Amino acid sequence: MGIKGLTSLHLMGFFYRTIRMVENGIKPLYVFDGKPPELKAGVLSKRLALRKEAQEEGEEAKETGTAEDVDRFARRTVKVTREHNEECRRLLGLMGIPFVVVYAAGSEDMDTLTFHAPVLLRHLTFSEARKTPISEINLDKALEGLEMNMSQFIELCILLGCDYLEPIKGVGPKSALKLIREHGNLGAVIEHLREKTAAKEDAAKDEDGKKKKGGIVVPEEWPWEEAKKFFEHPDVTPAKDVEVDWTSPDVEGLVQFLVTEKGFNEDRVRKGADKLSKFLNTKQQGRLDGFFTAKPKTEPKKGKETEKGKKGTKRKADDKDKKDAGSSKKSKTKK
DNA sequence: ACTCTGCCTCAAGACGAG
DNA sequence: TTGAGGCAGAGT
DNA sequence: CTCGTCC
Repeated sequence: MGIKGLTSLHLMGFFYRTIRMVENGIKPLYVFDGKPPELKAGVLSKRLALRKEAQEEGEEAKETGTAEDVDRFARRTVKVTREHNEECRRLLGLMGIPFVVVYAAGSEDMDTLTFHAPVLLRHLTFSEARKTPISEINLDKALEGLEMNMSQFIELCILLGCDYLEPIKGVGPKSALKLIREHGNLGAVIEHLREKTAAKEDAAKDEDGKKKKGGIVVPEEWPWEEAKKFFEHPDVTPAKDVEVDWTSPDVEGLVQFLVTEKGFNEDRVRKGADKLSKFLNTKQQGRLDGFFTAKPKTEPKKGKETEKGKKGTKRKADDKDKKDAGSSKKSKTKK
């Protein structure tokens, strides 16, 4: 009716999702991408995977970060306007949830490990729904499994292709690992590759066009050392300069905003606020259990592993050959 | 033996009643 | 729509 | 689990 249509989907998303996380012992820290407004919002959902932070049980309990941008594509083309962002921030403020605005929150996957995140949780986004168990990648174990030190690991990741440098074509997981192992460090690897390339060029000159694109070519401009420094000395704003405290929610403020202004159901809002204050004040003993579906519906092949300290999943170097006759049921139906 | 590219599939909200 | 993972087939 | 509401 008079209610302003279905606005505030974004607020609902933030509100309920945040409560849900808090209930499960996760203290979210929202990271807003301080990018031009145009950047499609949908992309941001990907950032969900960004929440790789260290969510140990009670241990490091304090540090938990979550990058997230809610919006969903509800009713198609839901643009995240500046207003939406501002409202979200306002909401978070009232909820007592900290947030920061950054420029380029980099990566996902491996990169986070190179930034020394002790633990990386992958597939958080869709693991619940699908069979994929949430994988927990432990940095120490990964290093152990790869038998390399942090420096080498970082270099390996750079070789594999990070977000800051062009990947070197022709070098995949296998070669990268092999190269690093053989040469010990990226510098030597690059040198090696360049020599090879140079040799080829000479050959090409003499022979006048043989196999011009022989092998792996390292771009002329490939400042991997800088990239490495960046990984080792991440960025600009030291964690200490960022204030991240989870305070009690401003209940009346929330009511005013969500109920009065946005037409939310007051009971729900208050109920949610209760949960927030309750869990934020309590020593959160919660853990990820319960936040995720811990039971595989049809019991696939492996046990689940929502637990921690399980396996140190190695990165790419572990390929399994899976034959499994082609289940080619591809239908070429296009729309 | 590896790597790359293209194609297909999946999911993107939460909660509660029945 | 978008992005990500999985797979198959081609290319080096 | 499916479905309808929330706003």
